[in-house]
Amino acid sequence: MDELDSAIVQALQRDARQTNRDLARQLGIAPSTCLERVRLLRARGVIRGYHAEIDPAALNRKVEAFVSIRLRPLNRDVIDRFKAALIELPEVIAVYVLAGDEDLLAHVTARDLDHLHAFLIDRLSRPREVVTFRSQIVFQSAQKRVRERLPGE
Amino acid sequence: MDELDSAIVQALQRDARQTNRDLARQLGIAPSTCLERVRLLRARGVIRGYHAEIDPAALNRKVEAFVSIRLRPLNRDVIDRFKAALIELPEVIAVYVLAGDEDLLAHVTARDLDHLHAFLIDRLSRPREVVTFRSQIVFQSAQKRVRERLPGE
DNA sequence: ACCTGTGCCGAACACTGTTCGCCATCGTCG
DNA sequence: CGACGATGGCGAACAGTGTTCGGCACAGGT
Repeated sequence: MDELDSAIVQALQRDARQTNRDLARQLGIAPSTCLERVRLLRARGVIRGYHAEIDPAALNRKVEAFVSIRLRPLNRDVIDRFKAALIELPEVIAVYVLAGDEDLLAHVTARDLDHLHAFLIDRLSRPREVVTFRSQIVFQSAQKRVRERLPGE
Repeated sequence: MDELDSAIVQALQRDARQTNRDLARQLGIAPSTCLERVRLLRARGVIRGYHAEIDPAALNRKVEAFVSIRLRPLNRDVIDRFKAALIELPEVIAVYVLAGDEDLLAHVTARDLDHLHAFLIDRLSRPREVVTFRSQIVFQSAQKRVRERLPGE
């Protein structure tokens, strides 16, 4: 994982569909070299995949929220089961198991407020393991597409 | 945005680097047709870009956390400025402006716990606008790479 | 000085992206 | 009801691309 690898990783985070030749040109190396590097990065698991980023509105998702959930009893089985069940729901785009007063955090997108409300009532009010949940609507957001490498030592 | 477009969008979320011909074959249409569809989806802004997914460990990020922040005075200027400042920091991968008791939610990744601690103290304890912040370490996470289209009406 | 391994390069070839003209389909309007 | 324009899909063709492979330079070890 030298400087060249980092540069490749950064470039592919910005645009995963650029041609191997463009990538090579931009880094000042031969296409064959570049290809081999990229293949190794994939094989090593550094590059996990390539994904298209889609406008949420085009997927009919205009409302975004974070839902903090408190589970009881808090054992491994309940956590794993509930996490797996949540991530399967179409409205849920991410689930985090946390340290702190709340146990789970679900990142949710819904069609509108009514849909979000229905989701909360149907999916979180019913299960007995959920003792409390708290929803925070997202007004604005800013995401980073390309993450640099943090200085190691 | 018909069924075919949805299928294209889904396939490209799964793997953004598959060849246009494979994509076309998989959908049962001609490569030229497929290409035109994809171009229109990009032009319409449905497809926003293609990004490589990178293993956080390879970027030296072993600790992940959500930090809830309370700002005062809570006016547009303070929010915009602070949000913009946060997203510029290398440790911050996303910032959300929320409705609820907390105003901002920052998604953070750090090298280790010490690094996270330093980040919190240096970046959040100092500014006067921050009246409170609360950190929640992430133990586990599950993300969805491909989001389906929610039924519209 | 001599290996040996590693990583990069450039040529070669099959395959791909991309363009373009043609055709079928469908809705519109005379 | 028929003519017609618009729309969208198709397949052939060509430039450009991914991918392989043999060779080469350089470094470290013996």
